[in-house]
Amino acid sequence: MSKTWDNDIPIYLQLYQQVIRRILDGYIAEGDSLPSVRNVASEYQLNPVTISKAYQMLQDEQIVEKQRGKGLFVKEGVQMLILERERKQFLDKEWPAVLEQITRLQLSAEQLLANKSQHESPNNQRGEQS
Amino acid sequence: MSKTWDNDIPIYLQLYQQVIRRILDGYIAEGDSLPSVRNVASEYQLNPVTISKAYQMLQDEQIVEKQRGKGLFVKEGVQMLILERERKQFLDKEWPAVLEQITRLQLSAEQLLANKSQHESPNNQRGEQS
DNA sequence: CATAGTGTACTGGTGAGGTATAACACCATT
DNA sequence: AATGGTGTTATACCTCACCAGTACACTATG
Repeated sequence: MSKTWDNDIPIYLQLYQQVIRRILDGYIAEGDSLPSVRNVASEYQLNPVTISKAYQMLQDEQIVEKQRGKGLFVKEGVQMLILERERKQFLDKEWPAVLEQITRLQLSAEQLLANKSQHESPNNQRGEQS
Repeated sequence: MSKTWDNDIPIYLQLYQQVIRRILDGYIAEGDSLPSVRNVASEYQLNPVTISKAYQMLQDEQIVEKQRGKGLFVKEGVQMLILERERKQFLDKEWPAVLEQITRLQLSAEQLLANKSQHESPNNQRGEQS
């Protein structure tokens, strides 16, 4: 998917964000394992250490836990925690900046919502009931 | 006035963006001169070259032109050009990403845009004082 | 000419990000 | 025990963006 990288952002950060997004969107469920460092490395032509750096962040944040010799697994109850955290981050930091830019550019709400193309992502990819 | 810098973005880019914003907001009018590299450098405790790098971008983009020995001057008709350019950039790149994040976080764009009452910025702030 | 004001070219240091390689500790499977 | 799968650590190295310090070319004004 993200075969192409944004040169302005470190790869290990993009990997981290990608996992976060996939958990939020339900593509990776709680209890699932993450693809192994070496798999990702060979798939994207990267150094294993780069992936490990991203995975280390996920462990530091208690999103994922290591089972020795088996791999990394998404912890239970994490999807909601991430959702709350990302919401706070977004509302406190990103949205105010966006709003400032919107008023600076004199854009209207109608204009912005007009062609709101729907990439409705599946928040429950596994038919389980929330 | 000590300005605080975002450590994640190069200073010269922040300077560049600041000039852009000030032109858009009307704090710098067309025909005005930019503060000299050394002035900005001493005000913000930076190296003149850093400011020069930002100013170089503005010249490359035809926003500003150099008059030898005098300084840099904002070109005529530039405010509207920048407005159009920034609008296009925002609508094509930034807003779709924001929208995607909003739906991912299960927030309502309509609701977010509804309470955008408090951030009106002055779009023509020339030096009229009483 | 002298002086002070413009912007900027050159050189070099520092540190982040990424690569390359190897080795380690642990577990599962055979 | 042997093998091969996890993630991790350590070391060294490379590249490049960022930025500082100096020096230069130019112009305006005495």
